[in-house]
Amino acid sequence: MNIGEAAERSGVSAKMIRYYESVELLKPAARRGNGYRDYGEADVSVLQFIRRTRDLGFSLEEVGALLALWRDKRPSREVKRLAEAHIEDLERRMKEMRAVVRTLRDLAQHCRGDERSDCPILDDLATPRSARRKPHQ
Amino acid sequence: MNIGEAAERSGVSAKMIRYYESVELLKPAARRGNGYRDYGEADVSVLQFIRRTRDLGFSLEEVGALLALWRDKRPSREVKRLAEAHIEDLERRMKEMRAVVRTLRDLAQHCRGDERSDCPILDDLATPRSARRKPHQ
DNA sequence: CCTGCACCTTCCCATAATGGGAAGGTCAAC
DNA sequence: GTTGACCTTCCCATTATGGGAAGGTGCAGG
Repeated sequence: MNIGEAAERSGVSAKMIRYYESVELLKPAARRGNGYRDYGEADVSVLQFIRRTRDLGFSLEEVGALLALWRDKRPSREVKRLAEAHIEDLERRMKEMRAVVRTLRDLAQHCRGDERSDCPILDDLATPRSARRKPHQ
Repeated sequence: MNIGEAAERSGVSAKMIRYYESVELLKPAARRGNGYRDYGEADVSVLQFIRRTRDLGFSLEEVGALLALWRDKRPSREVKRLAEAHIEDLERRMKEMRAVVRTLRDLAQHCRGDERSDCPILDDLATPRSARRKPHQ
């Protein structure tokens, strides 16, 4: 099948399929007489694999590693370790985001949100509250 | 003061200070006889403002908007709205990440994580469980 | 047979924010 | 006067993706 159909069936854009090939995440596709790339069912599976791991937030480098594990039938320990490392990474980032949300809520709480211009959010941003002493000297 | 000191005092690298100037987030710095940029206390405050808003995850474009609100003494309503929109954005992203974590945990649970190569994670990635019917035909 | 349209090819450019590094000017201390 | 720590500008790389140009291909309808 042509790249367009492979793209539609896998959910990976044709542009990205070519890109993945160029960075050697995929082996060079078979070519037909006219130079068009030619894909089969197995290729669509690989593309779906890539799409799904990308959706789960793995970087292309990590996707490459997972793909290698898949192809080489390596011990499942490695796969599980990668998945768990990724979970930990996500949890660490969520923790940071929660802290940011707390800070923003805190700042927003002290801002009237009306027509007047005095909003402590902005002054706090230039000089964090914790670092300020005797604001009016 | 030179750019190096302004960088150290604000926590924004010299490289980034020049970049912010180049994209017009900052007004062109004053120059001394030798061509060196020259900064004062007010500039350091602005840089700290930028650093802090960046730390809170605002894009440079949003930082520019907040900076304009700060400088122009605009109604605090606008500031509060920006902060709240950002909170909602963070919460939406955290929700997505939580869903991904759930999926990964689910996948990892069915993987023995030992020396053997059969790990359903990888097969699920190529053909999501929900889309699979009668695996062995 | 020609035309149009949809598809394919490669190549270049842009994005967001940051860092690395080269080539060259400046300043201060010794 | 040399050394070393600054500063300047300019170019390049990163990550993953899309946009678009210029040109070839394939098929359907007139």
